[in-house]
Amino acid sequence: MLATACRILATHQRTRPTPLRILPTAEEDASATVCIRSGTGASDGAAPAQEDVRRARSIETPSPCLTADAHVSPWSPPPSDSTGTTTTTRRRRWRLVSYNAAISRCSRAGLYRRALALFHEMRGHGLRADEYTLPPLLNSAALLRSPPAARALHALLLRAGLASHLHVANALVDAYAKLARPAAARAVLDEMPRRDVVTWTSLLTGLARAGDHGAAVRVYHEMAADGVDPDEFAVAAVLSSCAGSTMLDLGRSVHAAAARRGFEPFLSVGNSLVSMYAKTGALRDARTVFDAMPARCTITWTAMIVGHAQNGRGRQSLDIYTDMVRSGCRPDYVTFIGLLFACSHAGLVDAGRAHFRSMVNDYGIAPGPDHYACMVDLLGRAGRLEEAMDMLNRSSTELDATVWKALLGACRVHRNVELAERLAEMVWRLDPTDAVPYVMLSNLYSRARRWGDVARIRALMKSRGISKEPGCSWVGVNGVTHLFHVEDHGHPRAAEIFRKVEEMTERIRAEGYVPDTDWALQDEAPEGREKALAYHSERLAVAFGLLAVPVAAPIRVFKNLRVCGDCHAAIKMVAKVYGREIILRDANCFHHMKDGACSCGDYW
DNA sequence: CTCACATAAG
Repeated sequence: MLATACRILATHQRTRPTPLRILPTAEEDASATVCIRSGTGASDGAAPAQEDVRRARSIETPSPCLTADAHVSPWSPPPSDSTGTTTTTRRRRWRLVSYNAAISRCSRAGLYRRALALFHEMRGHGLRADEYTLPPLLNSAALLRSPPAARALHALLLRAGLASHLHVANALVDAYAKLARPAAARAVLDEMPRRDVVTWTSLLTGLARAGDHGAAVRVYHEMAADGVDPDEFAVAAVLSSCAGSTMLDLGRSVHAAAARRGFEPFLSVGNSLVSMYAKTGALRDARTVFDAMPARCTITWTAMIVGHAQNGRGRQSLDIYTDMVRSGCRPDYVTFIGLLFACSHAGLVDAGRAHFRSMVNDYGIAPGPDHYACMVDLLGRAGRLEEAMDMLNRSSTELDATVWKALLGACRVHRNVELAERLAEMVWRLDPTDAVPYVMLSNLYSRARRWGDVARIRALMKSRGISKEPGCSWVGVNGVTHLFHVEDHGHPRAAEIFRKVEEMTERIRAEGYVPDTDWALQDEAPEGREKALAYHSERLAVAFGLLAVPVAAPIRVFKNLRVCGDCHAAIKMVAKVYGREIILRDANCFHHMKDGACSCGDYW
């Protein structure tokens, strides 16, 4: 504990941040004030917290219970002893509890600045934080996205000797996890004398948030080794990471264990199961779980809508949405992202426009950049670039890079180089380190055979120190993940795999496959380009799948980037020639390939 | 009066 303590204190000493003075925003003050029931005057020094307690409380539970249970509430005057006098220490105790309650209410109501300001005020009255004060404060600091505030509270709790309280330490782990500082969360956890399921779950979600789903899954196993049993929270969290790391087999085993422990009826567990199965391409299992759920919520329905859309079942997504509304469940902001995404992937332009309007008119949801990005994607794919631009021009929402990137994607379909160049400039201005515009531009130039421009973009990327995520594909066999890069000879069975790729190429050529060298990005001679295509990572993974996956089972291949068009055509044909079902999930959606056809309808 | 979960395109 000491090492971390010294470091934190030293940092705090050196930088002397004053983050605890973060004041409530005007809106927070307004929303708090609106809720005050009567025109009681400002609280005096004797009962400083009462007004804030009342505010915070009334925010969450607007009216009647406030007066109804006032006589039993902890902020009523402290009970007097037999002689009718109240000791100073008892009064201080009541004021501390009142402040704690107020801080907790504010934190829960989303008034994070207010919570921190109350703490500041409380200290002004000579009251010290205890083990009840700190967790909601840490939570507020984390949700305000303020690492300095979190570090200051960390320093404070060390000085106050509160670090050994399990709840306080858990809140600290969670705060670092929420702030996407998994290493700091881990350091705190490692120094704790004992950990419970909350500690581990906090770290696990922190890793998941940072995108390290493999590490999250390892933490789940570590928890078991530490002698801590998972509960429904931990199960829901780890299932999400199983989905994130495409570990379907592990997801199934967690499902089985959760069922044995009786966690299946929990809404969050059902929701994460539906999502996990859908995201790993096992739609049938997602449906089975969904049908068996005792209750469903917006998240459940949204997971189903998105899952079907990702698996190329956009029309079914719309049917599910109809059922959702019919069941009385209200769609939210995220539901509409999924719904518009479904329309976009199924090419349902009219339905997409209608749902966009319905979102605003029927549900009063203001469209965000996310919705605009989906609409741009939808209109762009359908060749309505002009309409997409019109829509953006008319919008009053502040648009961000996601929208410009969606438009860039539309340019990819329509090969509109000039517009793409302008958009790339806009994205660069917002985030110079984003590799997406470079890759998009390079692909566009490449398809236009403008090799000079391709080289220029590559040089630009290099000079700016930006690297594109290398493409890779993997396939799971008997619980082991086999990973491949382009022209990768690193696998123990590489020779066999490359022979299989050559066999694949020969057999599909016999069926009429012609390589589409436009997809090759290097400005090489045609033969070289063809060769590079033939050994893309997805083809190596498929070849290995043909060798290692039992004939009756589908071959499930995952790719971190979007599948290349030539590989898409080739693998479709491989599925037909070899009589196999191949499920290829790329960065964008699933491709269920069978009998020479793909669930995406060649539209992705 | 305190801590952990599930849905999101590119």
